[in-house]
Amino acid sequence: MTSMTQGFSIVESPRSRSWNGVLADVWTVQARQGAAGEYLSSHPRLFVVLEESQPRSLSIGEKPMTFQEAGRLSYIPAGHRIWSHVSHQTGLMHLDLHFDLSTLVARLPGNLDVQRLSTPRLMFENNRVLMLARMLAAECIKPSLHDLYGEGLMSALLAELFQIKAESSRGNGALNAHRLRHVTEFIEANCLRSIKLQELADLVGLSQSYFSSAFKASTGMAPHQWQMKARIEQVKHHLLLPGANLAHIAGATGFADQAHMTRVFKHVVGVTPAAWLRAQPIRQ
DNA sequence: ACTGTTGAATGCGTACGCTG
DNA sequence: CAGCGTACGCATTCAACAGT
Repeated sequence: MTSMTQGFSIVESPRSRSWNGVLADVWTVQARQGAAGEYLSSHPRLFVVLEESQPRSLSIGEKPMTFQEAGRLSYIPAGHRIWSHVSHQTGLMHLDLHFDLSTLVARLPGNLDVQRLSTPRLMFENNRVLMLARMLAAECIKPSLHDLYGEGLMSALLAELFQIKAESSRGNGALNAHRLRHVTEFIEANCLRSIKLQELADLVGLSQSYFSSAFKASTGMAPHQWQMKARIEQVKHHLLLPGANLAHIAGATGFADQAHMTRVFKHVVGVTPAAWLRAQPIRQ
């Protein structure tokens, strides 16, 4: 994102995390009277004011300014320039979510409303999104639970923000609950070694190609993708250990080499392992 | 209608070599 | 060490079909 600001000073350096390919930053800044900013990003983003002592105005293109106050949300599509202006001195804490379009499309094929993605929404209210944003911000400031927690919150926020509806025709071609549990438990227990599709199909007594499509109908993910996701969770765990070395972690988590692990990691998480690690708060 | 199989076409993961 | 490019083989998807 490119920005030009004047009159803002950073009170605390931004706290960043990344979940599901979405980068989350919590900023605490002080703005003096007349402070102004201009922002442009190639990625869509959501701006949430968590705390503010004085409202400030926001404008986009030729549209009139609207006041941004705590608890209000602004969605800015990729490539839209916005301006902000502060009329009175104020302290401000806000959460910025930067969405990677290709990751969103890959995760939600056919479910994203392109019209909704490309329409700016300034200063709207949505209590569900706000509540989820506050919980995500709390995790950025002070991580307390496993990444699964943040991923779940982020998924819920995406579903609400982009109004992603439930699949209407579930059940045709999907695995039953018993088979699905059996297979997913097997994958998670064996994710560090190479699992053949035929092995999984045999496990539930189905043909290879039918099993593959039934698994995807049940989980939204191909069996191999599911295994890669399970492996990446192991990689994240290893990265947080002191003295982490990518080549060593790749070997320990079943990847052929560091290059392979980096590509899969970027595909699943949205950023490379080194970038992900840099975005993690320093742990004691 | 639903569950499952088969086989061909297509897509993607993997291994390896390379660069900075 | 981190990341990119490419070729090959396996995984996945799809259409047509069979059995219940």
